Amino acid sequence: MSLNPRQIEAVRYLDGPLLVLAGAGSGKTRVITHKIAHLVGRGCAPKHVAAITFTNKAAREMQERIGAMAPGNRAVRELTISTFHALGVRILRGEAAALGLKPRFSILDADDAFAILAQLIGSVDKQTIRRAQWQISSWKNALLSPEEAEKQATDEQHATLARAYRQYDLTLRAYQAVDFDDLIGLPVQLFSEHADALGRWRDRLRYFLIDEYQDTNGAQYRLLRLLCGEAGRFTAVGDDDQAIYAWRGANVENLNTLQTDYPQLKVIKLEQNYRSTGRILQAANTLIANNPKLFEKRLWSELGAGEPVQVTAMKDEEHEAESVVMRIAAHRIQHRTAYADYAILYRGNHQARVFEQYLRNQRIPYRLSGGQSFFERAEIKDLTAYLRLVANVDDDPAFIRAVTTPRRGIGPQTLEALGAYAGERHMSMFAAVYELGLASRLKPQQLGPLRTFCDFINRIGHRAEQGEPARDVLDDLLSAIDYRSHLFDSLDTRDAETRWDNVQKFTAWLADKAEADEKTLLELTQTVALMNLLEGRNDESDAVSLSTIHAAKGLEFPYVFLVGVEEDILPHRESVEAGKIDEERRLMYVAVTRAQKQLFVSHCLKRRRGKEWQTCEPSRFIAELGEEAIRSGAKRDPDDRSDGIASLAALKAMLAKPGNATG
DNA sequence: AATTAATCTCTTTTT
DNA sequence: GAGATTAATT
Repeated sequence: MSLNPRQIEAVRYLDGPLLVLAGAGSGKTRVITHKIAHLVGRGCAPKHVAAITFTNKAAREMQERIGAMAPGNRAVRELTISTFHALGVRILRGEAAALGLKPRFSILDADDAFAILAQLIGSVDKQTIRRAQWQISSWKNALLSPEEAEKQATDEQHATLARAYRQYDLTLRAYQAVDFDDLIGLPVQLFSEHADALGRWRDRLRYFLIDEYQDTNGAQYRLLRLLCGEAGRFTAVGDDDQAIYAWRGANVENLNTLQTDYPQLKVIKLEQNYRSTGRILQAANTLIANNPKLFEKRLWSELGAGEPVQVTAMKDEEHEAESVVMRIAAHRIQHRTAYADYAILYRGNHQARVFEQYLRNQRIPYRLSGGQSFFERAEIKDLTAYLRLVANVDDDPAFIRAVTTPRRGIGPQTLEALGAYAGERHMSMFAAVYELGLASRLKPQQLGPLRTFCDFINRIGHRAEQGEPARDVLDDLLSAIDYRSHLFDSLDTRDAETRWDNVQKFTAWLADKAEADEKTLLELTQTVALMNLLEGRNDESDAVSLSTIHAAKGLEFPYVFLVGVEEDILPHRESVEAGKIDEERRLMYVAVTRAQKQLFVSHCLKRRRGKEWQTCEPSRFIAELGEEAIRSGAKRDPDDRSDGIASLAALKAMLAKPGNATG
């Protein structure tokens, strides 16, 4: 497919900073990939071009698309196509010394950070710790140091949190570890303080393309500004109407800031939509017109008017689920479509349950978005704890996890004594094990296993350093700790088997990756915390998608069922109370614009809340879709769930025919 | 009083 | 279906 004039303009414009306002489905990824090709074609070396995304998935997809554009071109590998965080890791790895960090620092995930804070605060109340964690993250996103946060504190509670922030950062530094926010914040700090480092990176990365620009937070924007320099060698692509991540620090204002900081900024709008039919876009436009606008934008399409948006009132959640599932089953047969052509979108994860139930009943295959990531599974975290420790023996959280899993006669008593000793001397637990003074605090039967363990880790580390193949080192590590037996001893057979399976998948993946990227195991360990293994999980199987609206951003489906569109859900009650209707409306907008051919909106009249039934109001957003684009099913008898099918009985009969509902 | 069983309530999520 | 809170049971 060729580019339209606006897209061509965006691709070719290189005279200065450029902001591309790319409406939903307007081909923004195409612009980015073509622009990369254009830059290289114009003589810019691939190693000087950087495309920045928010998720690994987006980075991978971009890589694939560029690879497809220039098959067999080795130079593609020299491009920097990575997430903000992965870029941060690369910068920090190279410049760690300037920040008093060793190059093999560890990256802590949210759980590690939570555990550290819990210990620091000494509280057991999860809510409190989560709030503290959230606050610290916001401070880091705003590039506020603990000292500055403490100075700005207006009340005692804030001051306490700021002190916790300081303690937390000190702890991280002691562990030679950073958290996710540091991956952005520390490079900013580095570049602000060390002009030479900044110069090196500016020389290295000379043009930036930023995807989903509306999702950047303060720190990310600062990092970009530093790297892009005064001249503004970048193309930022984004859509203010699709900003749905303010709650985790994203700042749509960054779109405005861009205009202030770069007065020479050129703005190009992409308004032709290649995804949806006219009525869907009309509904989306009408809806979003209710929001205050940063930039005026109106999507249009050449795909014809299409079917009206169908709005249906349902009796309750079960009816909604049954109706949606039935309609999908019937629609698929009538239109000879695939299950993968359908998506059910909802506001909150818990809403998926009823639909899962009915889909299973009907033996309809489905794919559930989200869920816990591969790396959050206990068995994977066990293994990465070992790897982290091997790469950085000062990583106390990794030490504690590894030394206690599998159990090897080292329990809380021993660890407490060890931790106290290490704390007094400002050293890591691992280092403390080899201190002579420790012997007086521990019994020989406590010290023995510790020494054995640390010797073991050192040996593995030595081998990994020598560049032994990752596969060999991993296999030996696993058999030495007898992890398989650990799983089978502590779990029932079925569970143990799947977990062992996961471990093997993980090691195989690591080994492959090490080989493909020509990296040692230790180098790989550096970035493992940022990756998710879903990379390889290109589910080819035909299945209905179940997804939160958030997780569906960037995706598209021929037929979309948007469910539970009620007040207190979408918009969510807490957002209404906080006066954050605009973001909820954008969320609705994102949901509507996922649909290519037809959109089905439904809301329940009643919902079970514990014992009693609660009546539900249809969402204000339904009315905001406008009259014209909608066909309402509300007039019908609410007991009739057939919705366009002659009767429920006929539908069931149709589905009962053999060979239709395959599982 | 402490432990277990029943009960209810769920923002959104990546790195 | 988890995780927290409350009721029930020992």
